[in-house]
Amino acid sequence: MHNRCMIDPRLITLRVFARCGTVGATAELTGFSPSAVSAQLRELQRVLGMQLLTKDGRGVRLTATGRFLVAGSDALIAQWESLRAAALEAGDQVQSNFGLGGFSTAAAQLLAPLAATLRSTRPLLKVQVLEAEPARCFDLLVAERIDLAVVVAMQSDVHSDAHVEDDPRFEQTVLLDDPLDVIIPSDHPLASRETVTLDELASEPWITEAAGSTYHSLFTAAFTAVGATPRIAHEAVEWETLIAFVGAGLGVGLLPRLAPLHGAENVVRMRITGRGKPSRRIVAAVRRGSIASPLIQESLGILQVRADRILTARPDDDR
Amino acid sequence: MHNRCMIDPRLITLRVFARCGTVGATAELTGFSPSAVSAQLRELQRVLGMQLLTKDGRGVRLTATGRFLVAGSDALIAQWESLRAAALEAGDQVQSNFGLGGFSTAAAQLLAPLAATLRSTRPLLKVQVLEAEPARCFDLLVAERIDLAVVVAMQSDVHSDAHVEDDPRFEQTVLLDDPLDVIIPSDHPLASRETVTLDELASEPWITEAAGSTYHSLFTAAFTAVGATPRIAHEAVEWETLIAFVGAGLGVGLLPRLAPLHGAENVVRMRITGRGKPSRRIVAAVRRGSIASPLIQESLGILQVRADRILTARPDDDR
DNA sequence: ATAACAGTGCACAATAGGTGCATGATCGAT
DNA sequence: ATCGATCATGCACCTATTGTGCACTGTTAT
Repeated sequence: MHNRCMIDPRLITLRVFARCGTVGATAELTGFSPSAVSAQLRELQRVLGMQLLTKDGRGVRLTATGRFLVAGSDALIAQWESLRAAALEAGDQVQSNFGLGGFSTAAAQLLAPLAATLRSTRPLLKVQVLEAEPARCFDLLVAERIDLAVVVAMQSDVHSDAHVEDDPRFEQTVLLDDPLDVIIPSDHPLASRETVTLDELASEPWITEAAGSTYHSLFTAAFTAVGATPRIAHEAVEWETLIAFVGAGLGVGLLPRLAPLHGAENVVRMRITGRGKPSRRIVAAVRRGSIASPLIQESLGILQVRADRILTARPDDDR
Repeated sequence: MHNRCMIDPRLITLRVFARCGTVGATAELTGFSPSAVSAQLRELQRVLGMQLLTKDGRGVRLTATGRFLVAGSDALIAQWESLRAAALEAGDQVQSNFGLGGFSTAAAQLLAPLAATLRSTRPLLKVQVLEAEPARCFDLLVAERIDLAVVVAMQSDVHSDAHVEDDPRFEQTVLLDDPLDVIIPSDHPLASRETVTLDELASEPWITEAAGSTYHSLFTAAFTAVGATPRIAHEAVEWETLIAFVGAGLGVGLLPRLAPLHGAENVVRMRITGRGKPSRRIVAAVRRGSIASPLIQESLGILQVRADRILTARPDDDR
């Protein structure tokens, strides 16, 4: 992953800094120490003869020049990625390092099989998989730590101030729409049903993720679509916890189709039909320009096949 | 000069190699040792996962992929230069290192004053001047050893297979047309004249530079324009030598207006009028994209002023 | 006031990257 | 064929860039 980029790593660091705003966070994201980041940025300014940073309180801030440079660097990076992809394609050759990133379920269900496939078909390719939250995945892409990320598409909701879909730094392709199923206790009156609608569930006590998380906004969006206001009884972070809560009869919850139940007791998984059928859109994101790379193309193909298989494995899926 | 470029220096090395074809020459031009160049190129291939070179006899040759990459890198470099220039301009800041290159007379008459001016107006700017032949100047630009070169424009003659004027790697601006004067012995019948035409000189024994040199082709071009075939009696390399030859009565020669006689004995310098008036076009060349840089702009301005002053210093100039 | 936090300078350490020389391989000349 | 010249490359060694860990300063929040 590191240094296969022809762009000066210090400029990459600057870009990461532009994204997260503090030296410490930049250090964490790039894998350097804060001192190293500080030194890199100082050296960058010296070499370029530009003042890129100013002190701002106890932190530092980009100057106008710095912002300008970062903004312009998008196109530069994209052009390099494009060139590299074209050269690889033209020469029918393959890159030697490949970094993958994705959030938990994606990592397990999509990235792991992809990595396995690549490992067998391209023995000399070094694949590295990183599990990380969607937002962090984009950061890791910018930081050149990974080359491809599987994330849930931001619904360009109230929260996301910037539209990630047309970010000039990334290109995204839809892999699948992962429907959200409902998990209810086995002894619940609705447990024997084949499918259920959101309206029927509106009055149930709900278990969700903490407010502000990606899934929480998905959750509220689904219910506002049908005009209901569900009662949130409990909050969980891990799927495991949510399933356990439901199993204990504390309420019902939404679980992505991709997330496995693996033998959880006292709960049933049920399809949701009708209006406001919730789903999360899972997309693959790469740095702009790199999408033409043969390895990226092959990976996207493998992911697509895998995604389709996951969906068609449940023949009664009504998405 | 070194490493103010955000593009990986190994890619720069590859570009230089693409230009000169051998590791040794690349080493000489970049200032590295041959081992270093070899190691750099090997590392580049490893990092990119591309085979860029193949053995070819006792040397190495670019593969198709390598040529592709080099060709595409032109645009990448240009974009970086452009971005840097724009950022410098936007932030009203100046770069800290500046490399100048030019051939002998240009270096003395144009670059030296420019360097002096910059040194006084920008005390903290490190200026480095390299004297080098025009062809080498372009190489040095590619190698990022210099940022601005003053060269005689290739007349896109028979010799130059590739048109340098529209090379995607460079941008050129005309500084001045340096007329060629004739140097004749003081005791020559024509020595008392104010001006002379090429026709009148056609039958003289001529002293030129070695065949194949830039000036030699200029020389022949001038005479073919008037339909004459001058007799070449002697060849010199340095202007000093040519002047000495003429002073010794061995023949007559052409000397650029820019080249000073400084007190040479037994010779007179004389304007040439009429058809086929020979001159060499002197241009400033920079890497494409960098022309918008404020420092480049200022330098071009200074050079232009200096060039105009040189021409107008001889008020009877009839160019 | 005090604690927590952000960034930076410094001594030290690791390591990337350079040089110089020796080696192997190829071509052109005798 | 043989020899020398030319090129590239591998290796041992070295240097100097670059990263780490820690201490220190300045700033904000409690």
